[in-house]
Amino acid sequence: MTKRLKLVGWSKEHKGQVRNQILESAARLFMRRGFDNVSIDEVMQNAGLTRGAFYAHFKSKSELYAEAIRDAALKSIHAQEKAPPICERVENYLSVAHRKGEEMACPLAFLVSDVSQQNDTVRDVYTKVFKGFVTRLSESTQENISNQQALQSAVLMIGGMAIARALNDDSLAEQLLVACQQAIDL
Amino acid sequence: MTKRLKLVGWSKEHKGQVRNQILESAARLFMRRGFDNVSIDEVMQNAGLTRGAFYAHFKSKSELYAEAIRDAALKSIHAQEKAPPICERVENYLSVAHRKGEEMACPLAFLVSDVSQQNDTVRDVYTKVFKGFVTRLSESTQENISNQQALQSAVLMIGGMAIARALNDDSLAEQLLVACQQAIDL
DNA sequence: GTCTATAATTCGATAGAC
DNA sequence: GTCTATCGAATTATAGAC
Repeated sequence: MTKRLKLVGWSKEHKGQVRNQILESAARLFMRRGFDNVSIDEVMQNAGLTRGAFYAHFKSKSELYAEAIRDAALKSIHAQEKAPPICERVENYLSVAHRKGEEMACPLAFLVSDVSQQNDTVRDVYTKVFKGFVTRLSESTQENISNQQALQSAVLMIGGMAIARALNDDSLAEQLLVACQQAIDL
Repeated sequence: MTKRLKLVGWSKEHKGQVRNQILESAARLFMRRGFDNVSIDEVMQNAGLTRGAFYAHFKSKSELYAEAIRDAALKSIHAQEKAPPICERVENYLSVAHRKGEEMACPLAFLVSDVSQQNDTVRDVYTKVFKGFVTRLSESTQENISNQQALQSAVLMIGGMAIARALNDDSLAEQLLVACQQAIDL
C-alpha cells in the first residue's frame, strides 16, 4: 500500500509519516496503560494499520517503547517552549489537566516505575530524557541555580505528578500538586 | 494438606500462616516486576504451593495485589519504627540499599505508575497508605510542621526513590537521593 | 485446602502472498 | 511495505479428585 512515485520520491517521506503515526499511537497508549497492557495490535490499529506491518518499522515491542518515550519527550519539550516564563512552565506541568493526561503527557512522570522494570536500552533513554529535563530546568532560570536545586525541582515536578496520578482522591491530588508548586523556588 | 487437629484448632492458624506466605511472596515479586510481569503461578511456587490453591485465599490477582500493597506498607512501617529519629528514617528511606530493593521496599515508590493503571480498589489502598505516610511524617517532628510541608517531604522521598530506580546511571541516582535528603528539613 | 488438568484467551513474532 | 494466517508460548480462572 506504499505510495511509490519514482519521479518524486514520495516513498521515503511516506515511511517517515507512518513511523510517526505509530510512535504517536504508541506514546498515547503506553502513557495511559504502561508497557504490558498495550498490544502491538492495538498500536497498529490506532495508526490505521495491521499487526504484520509493524516489524517493517521496529524490530520489537521494546524498541517501540523506547522510541515512543524519546518521541513523547521531544514533543513535550516542544510544547513547553511556548511558555517562556519558567514559573508558568511549572504550573502547566503540575496542572490538573496534565494529571488527567488527555493532552500533553510527560513520560518521565507517567512511566516511572514502568521504566524501572524494563531493559537497559529503555532505561538509557529515560535517563537521557531526565538529564535533559534537569539541564533545561537550570538553564531556564536567571540566577544560575545549582545542579542540586535543579534535581530537587525535577523530583517535585516529576515525582509529584506521578504520585498525584496514583491517588484515587482528586482533592488530595490537587492539594499535592499545589504543595509541589509552592516548594519550587526558581 | 491442611493440618487439622480438631482438639487444638490448628487449622485456622495454619491458614493465616499460608496467607501470610502468599502475601510476602507476592509483595516481593510485585515490587520487583509490577503487576503484569508476575504470574499467580510464580507467587504460589515461591510460597511453596501450586496455582490451584490460590483461589482458596484470594478471589482474583487484583485483590492479591491490593492486599500485598497494604501488607508491605504495614511491614515497612513496622521496620521504620525501629529508628526513632526522623532524620535517620529519611536517610534509610533515601538509601542506595532501598533503591536496590533487596530488603525492605516501599510500595508507594516502587509501584507508583503501576498503581495508576489499576482499578479503584487498588488505588484506594495506595491512597490510604499514602495518607498514613504523610500523617506519620508530620507527627514525627517536634515542631508541628504544616500539612503542606509534610506533603512536600513525602514527594521528595517517594518521588525521589521512584525516579532513582528508573535511572540507569548509579552515580546520577545517588546524587539525586542526596539532593532529596538535603531538601527535606524536618 | 491443596492438588492436577484444562478451558479459554491473549499476545509477540514469523512466513509468505501481493 | 502491508496484508492475512498461524505458530508457540504464557496466563487467568475453573472443575473435580483427594
